[in-house]
Amino acid sequence: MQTGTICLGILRSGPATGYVIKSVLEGPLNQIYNLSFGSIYPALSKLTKNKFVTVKQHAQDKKPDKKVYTITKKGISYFEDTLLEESGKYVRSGNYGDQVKSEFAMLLLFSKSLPKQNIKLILDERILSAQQQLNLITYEGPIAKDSNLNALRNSAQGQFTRGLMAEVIKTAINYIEKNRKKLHD
Amino acid sequence: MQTGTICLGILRSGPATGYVIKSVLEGPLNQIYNLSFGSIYPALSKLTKNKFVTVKQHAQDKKPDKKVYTITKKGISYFEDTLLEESGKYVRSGNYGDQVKSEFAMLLLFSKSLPKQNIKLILDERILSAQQQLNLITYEGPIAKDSNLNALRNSAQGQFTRGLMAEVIKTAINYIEKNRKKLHD
DNA sequence: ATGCCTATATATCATCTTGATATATATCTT
DNA sequence: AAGATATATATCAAGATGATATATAGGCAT
Repeated sequence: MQTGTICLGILRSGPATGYVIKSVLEGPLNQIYNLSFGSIYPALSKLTKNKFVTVKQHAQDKKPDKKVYTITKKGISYFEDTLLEESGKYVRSGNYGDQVKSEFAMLLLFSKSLPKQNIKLILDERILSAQQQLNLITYEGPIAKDSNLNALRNSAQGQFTRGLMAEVIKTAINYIEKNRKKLHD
Repeated sequence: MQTGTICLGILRSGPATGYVIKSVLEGPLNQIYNLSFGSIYPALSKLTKNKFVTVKQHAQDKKPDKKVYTITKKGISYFEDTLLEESGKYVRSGNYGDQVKSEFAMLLLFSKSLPKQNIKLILDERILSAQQQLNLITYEGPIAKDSNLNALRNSAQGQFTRGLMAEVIKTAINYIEKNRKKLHD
């Protein structure tokens, strides 16, 4: 899925800055889809050029302008057409899968040569980190500052997706706790 | 983790071609770490230049030479030092997390505007695909052709990692089956 | 109070990665 | 006999990452 499509999908729930889009991806959508600023900002510029979004610059004394993006009717049409088209690809082929790079899993896979004490620390740290991710995903307070993107998170779709991720993370924590002795005892 | 480090970690279990390294990532390590040929081949060239691996070219009539890479002592030292160093980073900071881009999850998150019939097909297809991934991960037969990389897969570390992934996938399938009606009924 | 960290906010860029394409043959499958 | 799949490497445009730079406000610790 193109970065622009992801941005449009998030903007459909309300105007936002690039910074807030990143916050949504790092908060309630944690472990679902990562994007860096180096992808988000150019994508928003391109969407603006193509009139899929409009920009309102809020001048801030001596700080860089805050750029609030709003999706246009043209943007909504484009987003819905693209999504429908791509959902067809998902159904028909096996190519459009998820991309995963788990450095944690590779570290464990290669951990034969690591001191047992290191492995213990890594697993402890991982469980803590997973519990923090769980908090981010299940957090129900406001997203960022003055953001109306709560709608996306609280929709049936948002709850389904976040619930799925939460279950997956809980399973991973339980598995690690139950089986960790095989790696360092 | 650098692509070269991943390759060294896999080569530590036995000599392999770039093609076989990719096969391991797509088979027993499915959904753990994705890499394209465009990353693997340049990484192997760089490892060769740095003498972390040696190459034996098997001339094949009219086909491109098969290049079998073997890790050197220098490569093993470098790999173990790097892993130890990076494991420290994992323990001390929260930066070195896993990278995930789940187009499936984003599609569901944005699926409000999709026809219910499409959503049903997507979920059916996803469950099938997840079951195939489970087969790849839990498969116990030989990897690729004449490969001795079974050792990596069958080690305690390989079994732990694959078991973790298998549990996670099973949880996802169960969750989708239990909750899918919320998305298309 | 002074320093330090975190949050808000955008921009840039070298380096790496992807996904597609090209090439070539053998071996299954229909 | 045709077509798909597996084996095997290489290349490259387009896009993504991760680090860095810039700027200020607010909290909190010494």
